[in-house]
Amino acid sequence: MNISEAGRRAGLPAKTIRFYEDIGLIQPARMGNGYRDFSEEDLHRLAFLRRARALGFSVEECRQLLGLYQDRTRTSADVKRLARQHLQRVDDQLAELQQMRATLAHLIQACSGDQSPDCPILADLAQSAKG
Amino acid sequence: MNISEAGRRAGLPAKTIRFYEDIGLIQPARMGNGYRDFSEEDLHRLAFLRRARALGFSVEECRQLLGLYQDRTRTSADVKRLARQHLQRVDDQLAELQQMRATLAHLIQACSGDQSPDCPILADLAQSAKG
DNA sequence: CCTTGACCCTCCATCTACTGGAAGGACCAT
DNA sequence: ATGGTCCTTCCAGTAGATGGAGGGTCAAGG
Repeated sequence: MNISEAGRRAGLPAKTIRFYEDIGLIQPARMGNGYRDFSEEDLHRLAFLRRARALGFSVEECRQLLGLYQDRTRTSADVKRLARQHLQRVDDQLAELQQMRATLAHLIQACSGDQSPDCPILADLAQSAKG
Repeated sequence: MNISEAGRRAGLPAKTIRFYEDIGLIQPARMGNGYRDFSEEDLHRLAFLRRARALGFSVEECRQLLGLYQDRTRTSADVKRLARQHLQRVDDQLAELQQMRATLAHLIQACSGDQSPDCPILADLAQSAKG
């Protein structure tokens, strides 16, 4: 199977698949003419990668997850630990974004948004320069 | 004032301040020996930048915000529009992260985390490869 | 006068996870 | 033979810094 078909079936752009090969996440075979030749196994890994990335795992975590997936001696504890670490990071990001959102929403609400130059948003940004 | 003092007062690393100069966000004067010489105005801008960045505005948006701040003919509507755009992006990111979080938490909760190799997290990641 | 240490400078490389594009080969239909 | 659509590799660029090499500057101490 060539790269565009593999991309279509795995839900990934061809560019991304080549990149994943570059960094060693997959090793598709090659046809006589040098074209990549994707097996069902390759497709499986690609779809696994797509889904793990969609859950926000980093590429290195995806590499570990693929390793665990392939490793018959893994324990679910190993996987759970990785997932918990990631969840913690997601929660940290959420907390930061929510804090940003609250401040932004507050400032926007306070801003009249009219033709006057007076703006509490700019005032707030500048204020910290003084405080 | 030299760069480390400016950094201390503005709450930014010296590296970041040099970077901001590189991309034209500030133009500190130079002393005879080539050292940067920061004015109160420079400090003001740096602190403004730090705070705008902390609210998640991109560097280009920060450039626009600084421009508006300096522009006496601005309207608060201009600023509010920028802030609203940014809030929308923050909300989009929040929605995505919350979706990730829900899925992750669900999978983690379903995983026994023991010595067995059976793991619903890996199963879920692999499943999409089949579905 | 010399050295030591703490600054400062510029320039280049690195990070994440791709994405875009150039230059050229392969293949199929007309 | 020619056009169009695939494929290949390699290089550059994105955002926003951050780390480090290699070297200049300056004040204090001996």
